[in-house]
Amino acid sequence: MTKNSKDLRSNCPINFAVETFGDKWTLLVIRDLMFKGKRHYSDFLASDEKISTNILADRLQKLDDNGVITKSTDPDNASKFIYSLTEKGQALLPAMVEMTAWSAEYDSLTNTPSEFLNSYNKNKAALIEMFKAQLT
Amino acid sequence: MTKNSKDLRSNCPINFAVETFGDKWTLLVIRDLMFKGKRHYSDFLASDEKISTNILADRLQKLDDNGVITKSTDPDNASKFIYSLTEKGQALLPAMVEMTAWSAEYDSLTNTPSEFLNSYNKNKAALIEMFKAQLT
DNA sequence: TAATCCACTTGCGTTTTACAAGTACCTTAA
DNA sequence: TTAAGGTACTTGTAAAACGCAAGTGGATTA
Repeated sequence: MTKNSKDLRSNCPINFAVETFGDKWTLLVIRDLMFKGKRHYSDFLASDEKISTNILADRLQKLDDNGVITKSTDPDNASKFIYSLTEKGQALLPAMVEMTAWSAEYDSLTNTPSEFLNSYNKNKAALIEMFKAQLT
Repeated sequence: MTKNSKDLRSNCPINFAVETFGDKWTLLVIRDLMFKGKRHYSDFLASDEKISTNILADRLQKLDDNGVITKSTDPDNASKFIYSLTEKGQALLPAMVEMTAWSAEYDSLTNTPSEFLNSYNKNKAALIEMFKAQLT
């Protein structure tokens, strides 16, 4: 049961986005999948922001429920699961790129690579295509 | 004291974005300022999602603290305040447009105007410029 | 076959949120 | 001039979400 079938506070698209990833942790999980190649539960736990294990379990479940990620068993190790972005999750890439560019501009301490900003300013569409290619 | 000077969980740009607007309400206030022309406290209270007055007061204060909005007295009515997006707040427009496009694609109930999607698919940069022109 | 790894689950104290009510300042009408 | 109403909050309180630590159960490795 995905969110668009019930319980949304409104039918505004920004509200749909907020209800999907409007909290302190969900976008960080998506970031890890999208830009850092993380795939396993323990990888997400190890990120700099130190997410709690119960919160991580909850967010992975909700992202799965909402069709943003999928969970499958790791063929190399039956006791591990692999989390991946669905097409719906991958489609958040342009929004993630824009958020990154915004933060890079307004947070002086951000660690955004300079190549990112160069590429963003020179050819935004090409930058997005480059990241997209890495996801598939 | 803006957020980039203290207390951030990491220096990741996505984390900076999350710490600025990663909750259930902040993006809705930004949306109201950016796309709905809302300017007064009571306008935000009246939005479909029914924000609580204490939460609204808190979010407006935090957005002001973080330099995303400014608060000024209404020249037409000394008992009213006008809230506006700063340049930093206006710079969230591309990210907001991408989130809107994402929701419009993946939430079948979203009420995104069809002209938005047409324009987004035809010429994204022109769409953003159009909204930008409305903000100034 | 015991120890370790992995992905959680559970308990519990703290923080945040939602809802209702109240307050202080300003404006408008009598 | 004074009372009524508008505006932007603040306060109180119960419920929900969160953060941290510890525990669990199945699969893997030594």
